[in-house]
Amino acid sequence: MPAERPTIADVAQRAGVSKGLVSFALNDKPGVSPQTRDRILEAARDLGWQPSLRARALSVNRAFALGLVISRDPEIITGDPFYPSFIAGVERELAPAGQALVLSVVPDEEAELAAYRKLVADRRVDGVFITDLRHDDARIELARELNVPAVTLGHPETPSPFPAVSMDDRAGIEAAVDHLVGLGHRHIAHVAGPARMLHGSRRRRAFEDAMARAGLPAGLVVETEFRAADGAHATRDLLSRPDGPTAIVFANDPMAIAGLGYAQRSGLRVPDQLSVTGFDGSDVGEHIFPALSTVATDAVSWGAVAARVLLRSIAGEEPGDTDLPPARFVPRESTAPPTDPTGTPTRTGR
Amino acid sequence: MPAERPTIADVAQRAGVSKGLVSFALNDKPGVSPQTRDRILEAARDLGWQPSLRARALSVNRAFALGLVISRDPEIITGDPFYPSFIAGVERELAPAGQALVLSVVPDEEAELAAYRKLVADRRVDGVFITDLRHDDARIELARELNVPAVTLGHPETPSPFPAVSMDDRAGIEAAVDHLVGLGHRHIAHVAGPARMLHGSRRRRAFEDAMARAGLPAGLVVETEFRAADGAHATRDLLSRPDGPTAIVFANDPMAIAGLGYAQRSGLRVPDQLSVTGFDGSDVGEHIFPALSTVATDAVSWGAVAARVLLRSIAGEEPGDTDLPPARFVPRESTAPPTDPTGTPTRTGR
DNA sequence: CTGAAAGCGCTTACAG
DNA sequence: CTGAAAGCGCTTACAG
Repeated sequence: MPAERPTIADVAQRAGVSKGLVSFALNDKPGVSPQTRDRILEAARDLGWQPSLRARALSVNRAFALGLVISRDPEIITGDPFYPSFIAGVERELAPAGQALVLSVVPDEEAELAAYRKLVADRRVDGVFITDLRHDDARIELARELNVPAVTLGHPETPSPFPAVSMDDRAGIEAAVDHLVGLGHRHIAHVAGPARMLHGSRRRRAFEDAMARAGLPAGLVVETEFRAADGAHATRDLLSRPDGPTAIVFANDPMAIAGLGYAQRSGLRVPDQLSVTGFDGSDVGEHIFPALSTVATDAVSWGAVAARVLLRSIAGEEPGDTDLPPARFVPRESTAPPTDPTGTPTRTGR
Repeated sequence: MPAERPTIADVAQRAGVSKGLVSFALNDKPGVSPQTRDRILEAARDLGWQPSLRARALSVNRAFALGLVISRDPEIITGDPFYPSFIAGVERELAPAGQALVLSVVPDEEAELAAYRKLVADRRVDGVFITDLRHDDARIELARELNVPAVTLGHPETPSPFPAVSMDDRAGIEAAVDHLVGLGHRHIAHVAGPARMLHGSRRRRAFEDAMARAGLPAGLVVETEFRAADGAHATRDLLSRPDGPTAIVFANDPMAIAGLGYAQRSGLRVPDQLSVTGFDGSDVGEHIFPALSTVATDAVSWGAVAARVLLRSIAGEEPGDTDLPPARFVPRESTAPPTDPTGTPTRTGR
């Protein structure tokens, strides 16, 4: 247990004023003459006084902290580059503002709701981030009911009283499809995230739309849970079909990397015999061979902006929605024209 | 701002007792008759009373939270599988104990010390994790000076008053080397982490010791900053030497994956012409081709045990040091006998 | 410009 | 077994 620390009373005594005045001086409130103000600040410095956030929190009914609850299969959290970057962005805003981040990691959606409840019941946070939006997301209603400020990453489907900070991921998927079509691919598959997740289904729809615009059928879609292993399995399934694809657009990088690995293991040359694209722009995708063509999202900015918006809405402003620059397609080495220029896959070694 | 909530006074009034008694009943303290206890609990339930953690924190001088500060180059945090798993393990202990995790992510060591100071000055946490130990780690002294309970991951070099939770990583490195030697490799290199980091230099020493035991020279060592890109660069440097290796032991998975990618990009066949091992057992390493042979660490358990130890030392116990089961080498596909059985590298395509 | 006092919502000796 | 009161360390009307 940390040693005795001076309190506001000690400072007041040393400066020869009341506790109230110390508080006013500290918080730059009007009504303190410059001289007394200096005297108070000096006394505080001499004593090494650190105002107690605890006492302050009780008085002003604020936690000075924001809550993030991450609901992820422990298996998937490891490979996913999004949260570490997102959190780095959040912290970049919070630290200078004297706010802290309280993080809750839970295994499933049930525990997730409980975690939000607990966080606000304990008044551990003044606001919460709502990430990985789902269809009919119960967290919107819950946050409203708990009367806690929130910010959503992306627009929920259901009406939401909370500001949304969005990053268009459709454009990136469309660019990936266009790129592949431009290379001559006609059999392009999509390995999607779970349909219950908004970004899972939205990326899928973006894929389908882009295919339709190119006049191509978009029937080759496999739905997954976003796990790396799912990427390998989906690739196996797709490649075993008679109408197998010459290119696969994956909904995230870990699956794309695993799919690419599966293809190589089966004896296919990537990108010559199979082109592959990912989503998220993970660092490791840049370094595998062939380097993964992907859709880069700026998760750091997303975190920073979301934090700023949440802070503002806690402060009573009504920030409104924010649209971040859309995710961009980054072609690297894992995409190339199909071997057979007609677009028919040429497979060997299987 | 959340709505009006009942306080202990409301519960006391409804139950017809004093506030003090409500507190006693709530905290299972002796001196409350079963009947009144039930009456109080019922009143609390009727009112939907949630005791204010804030008020409680001020009274008992506790934060009911633990602090983790992660100091990582934003560039590296993304690919590293350790922290997400570690945090998942920590949360597994904290949630049932009613504790929260406050997370601070900082870019460098200077900001790191400031983050610890701030966390305890604000009394945001009752104890802190000290991860990624360095030589002469200033955090040990700082934590002692701040008088805050702490737990270190691994044993610091300098005398430390804090319990250590360690996982032997030497055995895994040694097993990797032994495996490679058994396959017939004689030119084995090591791509190490930064020497200032304890696990960086310890893994390096483990490598050197294992090589010495095998009667092999251990001169091929490149020091890096643990970034994926470093793995590629180190591999390039190593492969360009006249005495280039037939196998490389990397100090983490992201570097190993990047090194593997670099080798492939240069036209080398892995594992035939170059064997590669990683460290950390990341999910993605399992799915690339060839699947990465690696040293698996159980970061989840590490987090859980460290949290438990920290909680105990906050409670005034003196937990003592804990040794977790050592990291195990997991052979997969990225290691094989060298092409030329004499152990001399046979390189083509460069 | 400044002081004295009440209040935030708990816990915890101290009395009975 | 129970009550009344002080205390944790701040903030904030309310008076002067």
